[in-house]
Amino acid sequence: MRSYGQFCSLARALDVVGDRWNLLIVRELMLRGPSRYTDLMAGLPGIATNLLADRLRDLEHAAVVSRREALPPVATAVFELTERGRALEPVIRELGRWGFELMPGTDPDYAFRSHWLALPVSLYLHDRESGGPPATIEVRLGDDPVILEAVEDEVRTRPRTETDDPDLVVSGPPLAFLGLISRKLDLAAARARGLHTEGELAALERLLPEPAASAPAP
Amino acid sequence: MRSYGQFCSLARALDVVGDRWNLLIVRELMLRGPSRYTDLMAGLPGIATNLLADRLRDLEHAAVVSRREALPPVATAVFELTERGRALEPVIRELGRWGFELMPGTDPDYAFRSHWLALPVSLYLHDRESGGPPATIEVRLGDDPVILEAVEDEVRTRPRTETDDPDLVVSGPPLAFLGLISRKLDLAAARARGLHTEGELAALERLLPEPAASAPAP
DNA sequence: CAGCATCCGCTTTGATACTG
DNA sequence: CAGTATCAAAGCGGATGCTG
Repeated sequence: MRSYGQFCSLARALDVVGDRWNLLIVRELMLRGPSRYTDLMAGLPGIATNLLADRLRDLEHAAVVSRREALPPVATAVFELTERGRALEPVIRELGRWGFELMPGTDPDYAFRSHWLALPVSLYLHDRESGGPPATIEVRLGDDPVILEAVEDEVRTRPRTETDDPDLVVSGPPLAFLGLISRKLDLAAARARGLHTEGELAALERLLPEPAASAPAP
Repeated sequence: MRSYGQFCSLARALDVVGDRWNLLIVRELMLRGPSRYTDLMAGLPGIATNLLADRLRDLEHAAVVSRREALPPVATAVFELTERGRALEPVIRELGRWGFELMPGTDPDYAFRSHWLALPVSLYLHDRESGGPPATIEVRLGDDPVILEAVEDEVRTRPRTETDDPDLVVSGPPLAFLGLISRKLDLAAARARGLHTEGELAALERLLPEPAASAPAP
């Protein structure tokens, strides 16, 4: 990216990560940890392969990303965030929070990847019964199932493993589930949008934000 | 901007403000309040006039900016942030904080505007004697002088007025002053970089961050 | 003069094809 | 798997022109 040439820390930040795709690449590395080139491609639907290569080079030069040649058995390069890259987490979170209002209310068939759930889940869900027995929820919204689990009040996502025996399985379109966790839809409305649940609903309800105080009509 | 077409709130945010210049336009409106087209041009050195017009239209359509035709006497359009636009403040702050590390340590003659000071000042300065009598500092770093003043622990900037009688006047290159407030330079080093002061130095010292505990060589 | 719109050359992006 | 090469289309930056 051309530098803005402004002596302002915001402009400097944008000189480095303001380029198209850059913050989405950081999102991928933040949510998935060290990743191979092909994993990044899979998590960035729409990017051209030459752009991903270019951006990774740029970010490496800016010390946001580091490239590590993996051990001989695998013999492949792995990309990961540097300390400077991890320091972008508050930026990603605030942008993600701001962008939530802009999520499509209807479904203009945007691409979706399950691991993207980690951002809204950590923004909007927390365990309201963090004392109780741990709860796990399997979420199936498109590609790979993920597990939601509460870890000391916060809620995290992780890939499903073979030994998981979740308290609840939720499936359906991403729109319905995201509407639910952002409280734009209640459970009935989410079901009307195609959400399906099987198991202990309480496991989900203890993670959802408090329902808004019902606003009486003016 | 082309949409990323991803069902992710970060990607949606970048669909709207990820375009080149957009966040800098928001910075201008945030720091200066409602502004005319020409004021924006002055605060955005390097932007092409057609791009500013385009971006203002885009941001207006996205309900980030609103355009208001001023009263007949002035007969000019005024742009300001909407509620949604003001909600970008945490994003701007976090990006500005992250970008501070990337500020040039030497001076590759970047453009500078005094009102940009408001961001680092609110990020890094606070009044450590907020009980005491108010202090004002005039800062002259290039174009227009600005006044720093402590308002209930926080430090703000505002334009200098005729009636101001500051306790201290600081002048010099932006680099020296920014180095000082971010504690990358101490006062002596800032002076070596060309900083000049006239008046009560205590007024400045009570606003600066605590000096770092001196790190002994390993 | 404020507030753009138009035109033009250059750079960046995106889609596809190809390589070690 | 992990990219590079190629090329058309879109976007950007600079200059200039137009309109109240």
